[in-house]
Amino acid sequence: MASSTETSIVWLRDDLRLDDNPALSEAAALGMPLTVVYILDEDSEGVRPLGGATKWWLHHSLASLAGALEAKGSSLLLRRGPAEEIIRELAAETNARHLFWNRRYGQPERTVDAAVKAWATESGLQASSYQANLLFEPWTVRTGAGGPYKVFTPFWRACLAGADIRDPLQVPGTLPAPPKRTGTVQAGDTLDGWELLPSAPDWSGGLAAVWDPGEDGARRRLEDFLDGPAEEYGTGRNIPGVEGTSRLSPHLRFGEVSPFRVWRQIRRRYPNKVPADVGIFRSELGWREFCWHLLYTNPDLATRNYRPDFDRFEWEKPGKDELEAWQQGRTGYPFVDAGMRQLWQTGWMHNRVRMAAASFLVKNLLTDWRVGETWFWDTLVDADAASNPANWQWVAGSGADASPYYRIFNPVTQSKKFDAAGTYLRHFIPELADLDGKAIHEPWKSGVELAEYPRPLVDLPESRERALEAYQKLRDS
DNA sequence: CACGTGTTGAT
DNA sequence: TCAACACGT
Repeated sequence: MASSTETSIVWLRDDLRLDDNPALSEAAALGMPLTVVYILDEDSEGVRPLGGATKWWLHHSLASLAGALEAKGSSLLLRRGPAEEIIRELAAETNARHLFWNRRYGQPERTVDAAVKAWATESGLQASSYQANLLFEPWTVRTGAGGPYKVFTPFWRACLAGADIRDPLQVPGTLPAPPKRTGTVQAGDTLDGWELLPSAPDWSGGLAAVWDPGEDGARRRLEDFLDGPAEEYGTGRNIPGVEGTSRLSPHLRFGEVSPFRVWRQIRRRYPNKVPADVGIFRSELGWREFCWHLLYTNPDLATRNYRPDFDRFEWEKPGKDELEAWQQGRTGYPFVDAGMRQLWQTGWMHNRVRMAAASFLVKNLLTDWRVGETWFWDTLVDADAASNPANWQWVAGSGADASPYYRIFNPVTQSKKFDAAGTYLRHFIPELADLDGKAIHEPWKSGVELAEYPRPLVDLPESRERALEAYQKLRDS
């Protein structure tokens, strides 16, 4: 027998925040006893399981969210399993009449949400969904011909031309308490019981040293960035040895900060004219939107070439040693290796270095981009279902608005150009600490015998030629 | 956002 | 003589 009091449910997913959370605000305004639930769904068809680094992040983000909800008189219920089934059970337990969530844009998730909505409608529950995590929902941005965009610049221009970006909502003052625990209302899981944190070994020390998952950490990052490097973003973002980027990516990935909030904070600071460098940062938000636009129209973006002609591309099967050298940062090219070690240690890699490290795997080692995408999915704290595959395909040349095939990043040139003094290299490759600013980019030329640092895995001009031939062959066929 | 080649123009 | 730039792949 269910409790007779009518209640409502907010189902949180990739929107782990109280600020600018339309589903939560609407539910709070209703005033009914409110269950706030997060479901760890590893069972619904097609939902991509989290990687190791995102599991670590999720644990801490949920802990932070639970604390914030409790401070407002609410709490966070944790459940695990196929989401549709869990919601149905929970609705029955709590005698729920209303169901709220913020929309998702991946195909498997949308299928789940549609099924829940259909069931709710049949069962006399009111299900309401909201736009919260993208400034422009994918189906609202269309070319003149009515199709999806394939190139970023016109996509973003079209977005901004019709820009109607709402103001973010405030954090609700108080939240309704959850329904009283009666015989019908089951307890939730414990966060520790989900075992999202690594143990044996616990490799998360480097992540904890750099990151502060949760809404407070996200807000601080945003303010620090806007107070600090934002106005020099155009140049600063290219220098991996300094903090020139926002580092908001994992916070946006988990919805700890809303893109509407980011947009609003920029407008507040620059009510008249947004400086060019801040505009560049804003266009990076645009790339996030574009990636979701691409995933929405190409649900299998992570497994299939966006450009089908690439299905004929002849990738090399990577040798175990080669692949491990790349993964562990032992290719012999310091710029690539520093990046791969930064990724392993901190769960994040500077974007400039991501491009170089990805290009090295795909072009110099001729490895299928999916191999790299999978590695990043497991190791990045910002691993995003849209951005990760879209950007790997961009590097490989198989994607939308892709890097031209003849653009093969030269890790030595990149290194000399963007880390001239070797600050970044020295930080992540202690073996090279004694080499001077010039020698550090090409340690094999230094004449110093480095017992701890490998010689180059492949010759750059030779592997470059090999890649150009493979790409040329695809063009000709 | 690569690189080779060719052109230009400052020194 | 050579850095800066334009151009094509």
